[in-house]
Amino acid sequence: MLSLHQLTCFLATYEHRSLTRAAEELGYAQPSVSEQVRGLERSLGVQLFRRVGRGVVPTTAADTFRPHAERVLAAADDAERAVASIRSLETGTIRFGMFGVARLYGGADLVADVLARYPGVRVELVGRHSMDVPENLRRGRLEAAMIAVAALSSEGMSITPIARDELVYVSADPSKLTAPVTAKRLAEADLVMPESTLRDFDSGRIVLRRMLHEAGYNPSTRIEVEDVETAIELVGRGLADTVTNKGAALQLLPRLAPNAGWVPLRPRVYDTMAIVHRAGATLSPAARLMIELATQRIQGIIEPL
Amino acid sequence: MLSLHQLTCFLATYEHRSLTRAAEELGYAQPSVSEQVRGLERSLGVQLFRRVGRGVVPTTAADTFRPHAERVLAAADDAERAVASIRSLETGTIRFGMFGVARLYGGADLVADVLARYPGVRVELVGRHSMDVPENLRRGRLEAAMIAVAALSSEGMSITPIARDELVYVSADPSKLTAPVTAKRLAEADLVMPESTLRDFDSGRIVLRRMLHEAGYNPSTRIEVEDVETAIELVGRGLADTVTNKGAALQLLPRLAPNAGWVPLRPRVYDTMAIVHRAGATLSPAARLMIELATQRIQGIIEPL
DNA sequence: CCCTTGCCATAGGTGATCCCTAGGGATCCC
DNA sequence: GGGATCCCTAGGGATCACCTATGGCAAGGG
Repeated sequence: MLSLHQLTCFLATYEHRSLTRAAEELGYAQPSVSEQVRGLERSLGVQLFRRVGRGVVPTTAADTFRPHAERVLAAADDAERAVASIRSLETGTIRFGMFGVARLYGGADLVADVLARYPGVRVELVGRHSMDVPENLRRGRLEAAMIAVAALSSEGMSITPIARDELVYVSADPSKLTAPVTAKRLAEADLVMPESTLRDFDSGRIVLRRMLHEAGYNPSTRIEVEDVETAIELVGRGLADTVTNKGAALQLLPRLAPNAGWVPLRPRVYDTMAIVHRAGATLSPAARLMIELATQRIQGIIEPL
Repeated sequence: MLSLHQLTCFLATYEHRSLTRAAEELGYAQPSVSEQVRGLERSLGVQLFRRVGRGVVPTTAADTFRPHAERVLAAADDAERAVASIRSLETGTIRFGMFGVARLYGGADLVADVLARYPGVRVELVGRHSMDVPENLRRGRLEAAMIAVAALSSEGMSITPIARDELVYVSADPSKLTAPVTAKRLAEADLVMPESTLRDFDSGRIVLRRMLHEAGYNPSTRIEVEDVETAIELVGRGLADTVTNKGAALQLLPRLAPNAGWVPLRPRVYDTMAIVHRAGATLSPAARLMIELATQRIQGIIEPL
């Protein structure tokens, strides 16, 4: 079996026309280099040097082999350098999950933050257009993600809360926005709610359901839609009201439902934004970077914990 | 230290998304592949796979690393193939020494012979335009050579005679060609002789001197020139006579001295053509090929031994 | 011509590495 | 929950890489 070490020894020997000087250059004893070269000759089935009195003389086989050997070592060097530049975040791809409302907080600005600090990297925000962040997390295809969680524990997952996001009542009807909304009024309202694919993780509805239950009501939604934006748009058209994260409301209302407004719930209800990754995993520098930047952004928008 | 073995294991694992299947493909036990991959990760300082329950998942670092790893292995493969094709004489350079008059017998035709049998090889006939074949042989820069030798033993050299070449007297004066030339007449003649740089090996003059000494004469040459061709040309112009190998005379006279002819010496004197290489060396296939073909050619021209 | 010097090969020993088998823990599917 | 799958760890044997010490051979200088 060919080895890079053999090639290194071969090239040093070829250049110096001497095993002794090659060994000096490489920092080995002379017999070690001799052994490597002999092993290479054996595995190639060709004599590379004629041992002649003082010094060694490359054969034509060695002449032919040398450029190939150099190419192999150059390629190996390249490979190592490529990885080194990943390690120092000079290049490579950073993939990070942002699911549910979290994705509203980590848009183009977050990507821009990363690119500003590390111009060479590619960034993928998984979850922006795909619904399977938790699945990817669980299966290990994604290293870490930021999501809104209801329960602060989930099997095999390490969940680090970083901010809380109040849930608010959103309506296009100003008369409904005069006072905080109680559980009673909430239960009576016509609501449009986004349906999140993964119940275990997305928390808005779980938290809300708990609040209603505690007050003796059952949640009833009139409309189910895929994502928050659609819900907000429907509110803007006056077709229903909704409950959503305050951060999302602040961000989406001006754009999607300028005529709508919001009031807090009574009692106040909070959603928790958290960093989630597999328990026990040590995170890569890339993941740590994304977590740090995403956390900064989120905590700038909503209430830090 | 990076190793090709690690890269092989990495790629198999990457493709199968499984250490077990990679091990199967490579014919190892699973822990062995696992160890190689772990070693690679350690030496690169980067995690390449996330171990997640069943199976392993490549990280983005692995995605980046993979094409580089493939290039390294491809280059290594190339290198091995290049050598294999040398070994089977499909390609590579064959370098062979032909010194003194021997070079007259191994010209374009010999090269053509080799190229016909092995279209991919390069051929170098050292000595055609350089005078240091014996030096190169002694220093090991040349593996083998065909030369005309006087003594059949030389320190550290293995000398295999393959043919004998009669020395003949060459003149443009027909009156001198009526009978074999004796030592007496030789000693009286105006001779032009090629001066070979290496006396130990080139034999024509040594043999000749011995013949004269035995008859009680001293050799005296009127003109010394560098090579045989020049000597023959001078004979053609009638400026002197010469003594040279019969093979050389047959080959050169029609071209360089059409008006000249030759007669044998009396007693007859022979030069010996031989294959020379370092004693105790095992010859490469390329060298053996050259020896075989050169021998065939020579024995077709002059008298085999 | 011998003697020194330079260089490669061999010998023998030590620690690391390669690769195995056996068994434990996690996950997935039924 | 139980079986199957797949990874990891542990531990042991063979091999390999590297060392120092030494011998042989060629080159070069008194």
